[in-house]
Amino acid sequence: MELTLDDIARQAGVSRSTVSRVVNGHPNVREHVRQRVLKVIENTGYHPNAAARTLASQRSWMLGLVLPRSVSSFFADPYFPRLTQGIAQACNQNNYTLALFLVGSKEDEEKIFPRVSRKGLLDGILIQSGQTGDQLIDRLVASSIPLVILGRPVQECDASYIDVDNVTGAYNATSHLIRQGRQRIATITGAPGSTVSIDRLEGYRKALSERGRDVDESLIAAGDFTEASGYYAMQKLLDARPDAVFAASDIMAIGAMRAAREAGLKIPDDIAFVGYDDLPIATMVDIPLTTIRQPIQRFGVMAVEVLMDLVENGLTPPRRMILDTELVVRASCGASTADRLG
Amino acid sequence: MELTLDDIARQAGVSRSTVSRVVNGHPNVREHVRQRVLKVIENTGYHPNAAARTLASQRSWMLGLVLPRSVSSFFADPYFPRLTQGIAQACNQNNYTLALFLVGSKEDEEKIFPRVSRKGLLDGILIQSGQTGDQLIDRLVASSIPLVILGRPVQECDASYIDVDNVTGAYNATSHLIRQGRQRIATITGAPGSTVSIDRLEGYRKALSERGRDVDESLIAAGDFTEASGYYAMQKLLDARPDAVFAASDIMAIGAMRAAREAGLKIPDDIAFVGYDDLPIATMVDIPLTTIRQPIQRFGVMAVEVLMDLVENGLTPPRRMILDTELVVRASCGASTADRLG
DNA sequence: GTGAAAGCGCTAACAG
DNA sequence: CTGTTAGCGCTTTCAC
Repeated sequence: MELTLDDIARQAGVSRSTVSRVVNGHPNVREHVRQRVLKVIENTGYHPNAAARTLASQRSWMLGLVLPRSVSSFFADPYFPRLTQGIAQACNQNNYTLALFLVGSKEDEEKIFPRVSRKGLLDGILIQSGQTGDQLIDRLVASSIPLVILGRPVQECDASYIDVDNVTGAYNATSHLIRQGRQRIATITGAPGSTVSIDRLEGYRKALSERGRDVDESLIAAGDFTEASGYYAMQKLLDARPDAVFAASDIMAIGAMRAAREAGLKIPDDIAFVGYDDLPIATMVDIPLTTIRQPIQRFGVMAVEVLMDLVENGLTPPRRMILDTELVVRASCGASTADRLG
Repeated sequence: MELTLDDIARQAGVSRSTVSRVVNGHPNVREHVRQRVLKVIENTGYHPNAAARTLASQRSWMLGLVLPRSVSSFFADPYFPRLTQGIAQACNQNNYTLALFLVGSKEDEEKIFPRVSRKGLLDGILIQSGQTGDQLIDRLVASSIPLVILGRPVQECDASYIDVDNVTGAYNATSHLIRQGRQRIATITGAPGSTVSIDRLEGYRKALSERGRDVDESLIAAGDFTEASGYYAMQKLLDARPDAVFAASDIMAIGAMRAAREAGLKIPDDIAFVGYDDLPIATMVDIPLTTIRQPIQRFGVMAVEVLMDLVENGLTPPRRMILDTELVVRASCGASTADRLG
């Protein structure tokens, strides 16, 4: 059978408590006793039982990452894998284990809720902000488990969240196109109902308005963050004859460029493009993509840190954190890098 | 504080055992008693404590997915996100929770090992087969926890694993190019040292040999499954003047096509391409990619099922499972779909 | 410093 | 069918 604390205690000739102290790095153990115990532990390859430890200490050292149904097309956009990676890394660093919950359907949601809200499994939860109508997030907020929402939640609430400054990012992207002298700047939005989309559209509108330009609604097309949606949105926009497009994600920008190319347009001469994310793929396409860089991995790391703070120091006040973005100029918008300062 | 079994028992006027039976769906509870208990549970929103349950039953209902260092460039290739998704889905379906371990560095490996091998956390482990030199996998095989290796392990061992038939897949890809009348068929391999790469290269060689063709070593270039590596490998291959390329992954094929295009080659007239994976991106590029479809999601699902079998029925004999692939003909190899039958 | 003892909340024989 | 009784393996007072 498996080794227990008692086995180690017996072999080291001390009590169970002492072994526990050694294992958990408590002070108040004489050095030579500590050494003796450590030796036995090493020789035997003992590892404390996780469940027993969790039960006794009421801490599981496990965090949950929940990705709701609405983002479950999900791994279509490399954004989420990268985010997941950042989170996983941060968990590791801090000795937490990461549990991954991909909600694929309504039934999944029902199955997952008790699991994540159940005591004794998770110390805290990271949940991706979704679209209007995502129940899960509200239910989780209602239960009093430490929770950090990834992205501004749709429902205004007093939960903690972390976000990037999407309005400013989109504002900068659009302003850049204006500075390039583009006259008919279109935009392809993300999935309607998500705060990311809403905020990026707002930034787009704001940039135009501030320069005294009317916003032409025929230059706004809805996508859903997939490549295909960018492609189709672009096809629709073609009638409105845009000379520039701000797409709310790199992947959509790439789809849109594909459609533009097929329509015989030259990039960036006939039409310029700016994306959002700065994923690796942005540099790998034929015409490298100008884009808004957001610190995806860092976002994950910060999220974990905020959550750890919540776990360790209580839920109030809710924490808020907004990260900045950065305009990265490449060939797709027809600007040389020097223009970036302009 | 949190509700316990005793609270429910008291409120329902029964013993703790009865509540436990109801919660776990055991028979031997009179129907009206069951109803009464269920009502109390619903009213109170009671959820059993996971740690306590695990401790008492020696089952955590949690599986671990370990992705070793060597595949940790990892989320660069959409293969892994899709695999993860399949696994997560299957876990959900079967009421398991999935813990994700991304090993980013040697230190990560040290931190992760005790966590995954510790009793009471995981019922079983899925671990991606890596390259020669991955210690983790050997250490895990040595510990006696239920384990399924994803992909044929580098070290021959008596562990259970699941794989796709890479030799046959690559053989079919190459044979197809031969049938198209291509004379100088090159290949871009995956990361050397991984069994996937080895097997796909073997399939390539086998197809050529069987047709009595010599294998020209200057037509073999090494990649590492990234887009960039496909691009550079293609640049090196250019000197050898290939008229076809079999790339060991779609992503590398896309990188290779980019390099070919930049070199002024026409696809598929001057040079044909076949990839491997059939990721969504294969259809989204300008010239849709002929490729070997492997059932990635299904692979994940099967892996979970094999692991569950191991968890429930013991480790011996080791389970083995090999999945088939399918040639998908698109424009990049210059064949019409009809040729597929040829 | 160290050990004894009392749980953490649940499952699973075993009686009845 | 239902309740009683032992634990599961660890943490954590509280004495000594």
